[in-house]
Amino acid sequence: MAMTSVQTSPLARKLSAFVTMSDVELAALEHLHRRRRSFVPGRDMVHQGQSQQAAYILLSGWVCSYKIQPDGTRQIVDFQVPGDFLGLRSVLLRTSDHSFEPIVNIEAAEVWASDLLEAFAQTPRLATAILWAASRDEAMLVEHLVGLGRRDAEARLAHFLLELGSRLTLVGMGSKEGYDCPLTQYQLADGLGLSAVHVNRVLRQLREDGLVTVREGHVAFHDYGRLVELAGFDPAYLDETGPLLK
Amino acid sequence: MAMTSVQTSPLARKLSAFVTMSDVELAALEHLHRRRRSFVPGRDMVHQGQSQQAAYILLSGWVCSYKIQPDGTRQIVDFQVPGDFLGLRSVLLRTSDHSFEPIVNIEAAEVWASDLLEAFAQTPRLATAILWAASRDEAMLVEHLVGLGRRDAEARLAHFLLELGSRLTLVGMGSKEGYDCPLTQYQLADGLGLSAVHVNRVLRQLREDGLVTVREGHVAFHDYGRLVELAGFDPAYLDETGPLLK
DNA sequence: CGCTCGATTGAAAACTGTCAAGATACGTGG
DNA sequence: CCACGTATCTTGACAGTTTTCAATCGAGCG
Repeated sequence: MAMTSVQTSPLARKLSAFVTMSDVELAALEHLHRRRRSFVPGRDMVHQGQSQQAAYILLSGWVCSYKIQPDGTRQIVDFQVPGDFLGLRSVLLRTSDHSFEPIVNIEAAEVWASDLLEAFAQTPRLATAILWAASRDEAMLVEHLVGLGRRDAEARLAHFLLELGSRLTLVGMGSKEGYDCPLTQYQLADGLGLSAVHVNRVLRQLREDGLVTVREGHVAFHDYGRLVELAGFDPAYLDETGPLLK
Repeated sequence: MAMTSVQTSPLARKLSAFVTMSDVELAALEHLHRRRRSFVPGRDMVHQGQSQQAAYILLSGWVCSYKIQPDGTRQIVDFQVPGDFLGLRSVLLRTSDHSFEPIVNIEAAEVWASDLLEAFAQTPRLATAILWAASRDEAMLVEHLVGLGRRDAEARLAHFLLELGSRLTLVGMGSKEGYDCPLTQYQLADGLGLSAVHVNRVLRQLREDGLVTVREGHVAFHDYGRLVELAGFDPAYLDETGPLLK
């Protein structure tokens, strides 16, 4: 995945889908990408409770953020895909309450608090765009919470697969046909508040109903409309119009 | 940490517990309280999807924020108690994805985007303090999500009652003995992702185990320590040290 | 008084988790 | 090249949790 011109970072692509970005703002955004880092699965990028020095912009690969409970069970709070920020809030406010773990090999841009403050001072519209993206992330968090509280396993899984599809489509990595997805059923289970065994059963159900197939790292939608209906998927929370940039 | 000159609002009290607030900052904060409003239960303050013109600082009474699903079920995302902000993000970013409904008669201060921007410009430390409080709110949201995903009904209810107690204690409305709480079992159910019937059963269980009694608008802790253990309640996410105020 | 709302309880049904056992794929060491 | 171990996926049977349905009870209110 070569990064040749200014417009190609996933984050730039995502932000451009919602707010108009001038060349100056795009250049400032690319400048934030200057410190490249690699991480491998199996070791946390940021550990729970550890106060964080840097945020990251995910360029390629998948990450999950999670919390471990006293009894050892794990709840994945969110998955990050290319174009997503990691630890944005914590780097600005010096708080951290969960861990980040790479799911596959990842490439990321390290961003320091001083980088952000500088970029925000020089290009306020970029600041607004990034904060707006953070607000959208929180809307997804709320939707995730609603799913855990009020959707049964089938609708929850369907909703999750649809939302992930929308997010990936925004950065050119998915469509209404499907997308590549490296998540194991154990990781799905930890994200959806289910057991891995039940995730497997529900996936089979969805497949046998001709709705969606999840297999060998690929999600294939077979009947997008019917899946949307089953999930009660209303993408309004993803489609918010951008902030008023004065 | 006593406040002498300036009238103390619940929000001032809460912020003062975490960051040092000068008289100037306290005065600016109180100035944000100048537009008093009242609301009554039964009608939303802000309706789902409606773009919002104002935020509110809750002065007295309880509010819940919730989302209604296509199938009609409701998930309460959070409860607000005195000293909490309502719609802070939406007023700054013109987005809104859920509804706010008063649970009892409430008093609130209406805050316009221009008020906030003005206050932030004049007293940056106040801005940081408020944004830090918002970050703490999001940590609670995450903890709520973890509870829905990975705690059974008993631990979930116990955790909820404990967290609420901590929040109320911060504004002088609760202690380790208990607190007044106007929530019905139906509202608890919608917040905890349970049925009202099951909430009732679990409350009985907790009461018969000598842990906590919830009755007639009052929560009484009988064995705080054992309840903490049952809930797996680790208040670290509430006790974050304040932001570094440079 | 009749009405609604909230709390309460019982019984049955539905959903989801746990346990156990295979199956498949992959990488590593022999 | 094969044997083996590990990780993931898969399935069945059973247990446990939670929901749903139904009914009762008490308090507040027009």
